[in-house]
Amino acid sequence: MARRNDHSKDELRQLTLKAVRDFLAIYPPQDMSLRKIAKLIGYSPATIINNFGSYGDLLLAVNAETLDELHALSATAIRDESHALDKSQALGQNLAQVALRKLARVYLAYARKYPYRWHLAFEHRIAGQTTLPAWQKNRIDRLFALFTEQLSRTGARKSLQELHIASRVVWAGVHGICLLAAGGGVVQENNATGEQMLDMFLSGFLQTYTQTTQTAQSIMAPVRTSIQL
Amino acid sequence: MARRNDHSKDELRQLTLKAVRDFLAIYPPQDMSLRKIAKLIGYSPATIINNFGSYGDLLLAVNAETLDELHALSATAIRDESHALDKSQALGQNLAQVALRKLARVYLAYARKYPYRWHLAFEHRIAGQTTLPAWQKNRIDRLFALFTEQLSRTGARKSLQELHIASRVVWAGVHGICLLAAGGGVVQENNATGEQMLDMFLSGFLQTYTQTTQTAQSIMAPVRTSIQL
DNA sequence: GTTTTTTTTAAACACTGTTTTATAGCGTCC
DNA sequence: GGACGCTATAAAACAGTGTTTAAAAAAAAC
Repeated sequence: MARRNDHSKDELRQLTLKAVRDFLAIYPPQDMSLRKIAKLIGYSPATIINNFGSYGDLLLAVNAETLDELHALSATAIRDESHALDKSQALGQNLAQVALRKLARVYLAYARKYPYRWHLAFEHRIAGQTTLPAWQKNRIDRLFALFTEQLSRTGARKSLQELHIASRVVWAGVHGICLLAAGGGVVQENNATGEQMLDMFLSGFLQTYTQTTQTAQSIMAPVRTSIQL
Repeated sequence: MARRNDHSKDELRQLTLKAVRDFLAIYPPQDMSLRKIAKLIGYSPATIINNFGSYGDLLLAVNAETLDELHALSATAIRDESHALDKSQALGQNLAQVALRKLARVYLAYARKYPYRWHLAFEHRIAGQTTLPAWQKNRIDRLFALFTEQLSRTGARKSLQELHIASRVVWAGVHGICLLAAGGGVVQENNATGEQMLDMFLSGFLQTYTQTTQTAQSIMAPVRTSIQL
């Protein structure tokens, strides 16, 4: 009931985050609770709340770590393809496609290795918090940017708007496939591996994307009115 | 504290399910609780548990309704394309592609109109229940089957395995795009509409899918070893 | 050495889903 | 019609949750 000075404020933050990470390495998020984490680190629940603001904010901090880690792994994985000087245009285009495939593989590998933390980062909604803070949105945008960057290097002549849309489409496809492949959720696929699905998706999409020009694309896929249910 | 005979067992089930539906039309799942629903229908929490087994089972029943509704809307939307006699092969292929686009639109429209129920159906995991019951898995499979059926009618010469994978890829892409477009979750897209993303995704994927033969596809996208993080 | 500030927690609070226990009403049998 | 059993219902108890409040102890400041 008094100050202990066992750990500094920052040490305690790291201690708490590590406890959450360790917990989510074994048990799903729904089994986790503020009180269990508190017991794990040997502090009271109120101490954690004092340091993070709320239980929801703690989860948000964990998600920030997750997104940072995923981004770092992605950036490292495509460093070679990204930093290579494009000696020829054809080579650069190939490197970009290789990079996109690597990005997808890192995504899948991460979702498989840390399924609970991965799920939490992309599913969790802070109770009562309608919009997530800017620093979290920036982390998501940074992930999208990796896709945008490589798509712009494929050599496909597209408008900025089409490039933007394409990066979202690729991310959404990769994410949806990881949901199926990493399992744990409601939908789960057993007869097709994540690698097979990613390959078919990227091969199919990129082939058309790099072949069709801006105009042809627009003709091919005119914007239709939305469906009324 | 005694029997009231206001409603039959089945009437009470329907009453409860409607209360949940109405609640989720306004408030997100995390704001819902067994006790609130009980108060809404004028019964005690224990009565609901007696009828459904647990709160988790009630959510599962709601999700079953959601999946049924989504399936029915999908099947209706593509009835014309599905039941039309393929007078020419080219026409049949076109109809299949139109059907796939309609399927995607229905998905998007549903996710937009009933975001909370849609989220719950695809995100919810019953606490302590590692695998969901067979009758729920069947409903998911039935949704996949709609995609498989139309893909098989595109005229593309593919093995059964490739057809299976392709249906998962298309579903995953549509689902991921709906996650982005319907918003509410962690990731959210504002600068691109769901229709634009769906069009680009389906146009891109289907063009390659219907052009490349089985063998060419296999050469194009060899199975690679998975990435170790 | 006294005062102030900071850190920590115990206890209280308002919730949650679930189990137990009691009871009021219904149908059935005599 | 009255006694019985069965069934539906709910109140209360229980163990858990995140959060707030209030108090106390240790460190820091003077």
